[in-house]
Amino acid sequence: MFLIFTTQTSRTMKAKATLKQIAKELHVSVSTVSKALNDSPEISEQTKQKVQEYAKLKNYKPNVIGLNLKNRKTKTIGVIIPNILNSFFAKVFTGIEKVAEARGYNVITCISNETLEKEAHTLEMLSNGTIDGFILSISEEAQKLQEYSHFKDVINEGTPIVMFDRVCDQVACDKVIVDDLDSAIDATQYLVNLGCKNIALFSSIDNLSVGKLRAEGYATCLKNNNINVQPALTVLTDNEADFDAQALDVLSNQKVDAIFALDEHASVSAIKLGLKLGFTIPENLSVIGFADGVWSRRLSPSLSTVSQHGPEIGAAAAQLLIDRLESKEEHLPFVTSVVKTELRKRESTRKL
Amino acid sequence: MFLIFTTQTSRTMKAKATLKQIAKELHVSVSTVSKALNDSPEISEQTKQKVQEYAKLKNYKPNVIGLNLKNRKTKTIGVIIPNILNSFFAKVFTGIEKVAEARGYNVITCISNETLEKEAHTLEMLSNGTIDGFILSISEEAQKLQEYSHFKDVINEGTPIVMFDRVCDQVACDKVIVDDLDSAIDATQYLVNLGCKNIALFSSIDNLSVGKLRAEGYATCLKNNNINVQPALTVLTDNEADFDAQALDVLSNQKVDAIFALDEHASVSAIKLGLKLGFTIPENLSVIGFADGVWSRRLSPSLSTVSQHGPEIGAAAAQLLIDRLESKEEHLPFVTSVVKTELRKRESTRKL
DNA sequence: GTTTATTTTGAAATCGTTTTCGTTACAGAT
DNA sequence: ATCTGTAACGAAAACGATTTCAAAATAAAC
Repeated sequence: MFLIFTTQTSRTMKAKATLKQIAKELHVSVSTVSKALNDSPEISEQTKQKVQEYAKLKNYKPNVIGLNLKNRKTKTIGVIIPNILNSFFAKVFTGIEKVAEARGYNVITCISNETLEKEAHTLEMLSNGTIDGFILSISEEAQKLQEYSHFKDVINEGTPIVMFDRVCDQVACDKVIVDDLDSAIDATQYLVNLGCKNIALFSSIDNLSVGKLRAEGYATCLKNNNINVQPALTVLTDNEADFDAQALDVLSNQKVDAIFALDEHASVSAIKLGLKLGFTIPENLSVIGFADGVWSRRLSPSLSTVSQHGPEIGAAAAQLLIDRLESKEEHLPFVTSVVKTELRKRESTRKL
Repeated sequence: MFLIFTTQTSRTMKAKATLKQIAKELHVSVSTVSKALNDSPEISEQTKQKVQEYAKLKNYKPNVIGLNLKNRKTKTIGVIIPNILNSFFAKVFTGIEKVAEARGYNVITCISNETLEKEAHTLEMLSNGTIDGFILSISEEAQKLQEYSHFKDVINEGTPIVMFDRVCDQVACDKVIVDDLDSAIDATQYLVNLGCKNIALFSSIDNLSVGKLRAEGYATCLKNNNINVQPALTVLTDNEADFDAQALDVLSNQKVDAIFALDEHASVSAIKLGLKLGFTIPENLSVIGFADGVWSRRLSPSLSTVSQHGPEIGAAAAQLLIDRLESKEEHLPFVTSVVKTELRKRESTRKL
């Protein structure tokens, strides 16, 4: 699959400077060096200068592991993401990384691949001093099995967790969520206001908490408007293959004038199938989808979306975690932060 | 922007078990506990059992920081990515993460945001014991300024680096690249073989090493076929705004029967502009683009791409780095690994 | 019952840092 | 010359683990 060719060799390995070495060279004690470098007042200006200059010369950088051991913390956050190829999670990640960087924290990232095993394994591997706390979104498998004990264990050991997007009531911790229910209600209402009478519901994530909430919002809105929920117009699956078949069926055989899609795949399929089956968008078919990422703009017609502000979610989660980590207060109450969504009107919906 | 409401409180903070604590409880020495837990033969079966059971009861997990300090390594890789929202990098990351996980390494991820400052800062922050080695792709700014000394410094301190995709000759280290030149030649040749005579070149990444290589491949191929490179058909910019204007100009005013696009943005624009200007794809306009990510399949028509095998690149980089980290050999020669691309023929090109 | 092997256990060093608490030296006061 | 106070520095403990080597306990041999 790939060929390898070698080039020049090397490896200098200049022994890294430590307090001990500097101390020996300068004929002072380790403590003096440490204090001098930390600008302690109990060291004379003379020796401070001498030590600091020598340290700079030798490019001394305090070994973080020694520090970590002493401080019993690492200024590192563990992030567990179900799938980094999902642009929503990638966006959230940028928010986490930005805040972490700004507040002097590193980010260890793991991908759970939507599996419970990898998720639990990661929690286990990192909750032994490697990281100070977690930010995560629950894997599909854990949500399906309703298996949350691994989270509780970690929290009981004293490692705080902040959950985002896919959260669960069973675990007491800080959370950052989108108001999925209200967002779905608002989006559906927008379609109703456009005059749509037969609004289809497309979901390929009916296994996820967020998927269920969005579907609930759809139903609630229709009820608010005295419209009956037509089962024949709803596609609720937990995988893309089933979804494609059912969606094709609904669009071919039912009278539909709008589609509310609950995830990326459903959104794209809605537009592609709609066009293929001869609908003109948005004139006789309006589409709104939950989506993130540049491609909703790149679709033709571009997709009107419920945008979830991924970076803000990540930033809020990181702030929440770091605030807790740095708080003196042991028993800080748990907080659930709600980040508002925004309805981005593009070409797949008519103007009101 | 978001509202916060509080819920129940908690924090148990069960003191974490250490060797010392276990030793005291069991009236043995710390060394005995350590050996017992590591199944050393110099400990009697009796005490082993006793210690191991008690450790399990107390849910003892060895503190990694203590271990790190002793071993002078962390089994952690630092990854610096210019932009995680770029799906190519996201794919590479999955490859890195997978191999790292399999070989027992953690991954600290930072986003350089294409800036030299963040890149250098990250190298500086992590090369003090936090990580054992780096995997990175050079930021746009560093490539533009040809500023590579921060890499050399880190390597001289003894921290190995593996570069991928955007590499530079000036730094001696392991590298994983795509054969950009050959891939571009092959892709262009495919268009020539289709009978295309006026092949446009679209690039919005002419500031990057990989962009230049691809453009070179285009020119080389045309020369091989005794076709003149027409400057009027080439759009070479380093930003998307300039690109859009020039691309529109070329497609409006020149005779074009094919487009070879060197990056995601150029690829999408090629198709959108082509359709808008009345071309039919692929009948009288063929498009091939360097691209990754699901959306090339989702475009209509779907885009024929030069696919770069992101996960394989990441996996190769991680293998290279970990092999070096775990090698006894100090002066391992540097390796450049080339991952082959693949021409994925979809709807934007005619059949041969 | 003493010596010699053999099995078990423990004390101490080590990794790199910070920090507390002494110790030394020297100034000024008496 | 003695005392006191302060400035400057150093020894040692601590963080949590592993590991070497010595010591203790037990078993075997004579």
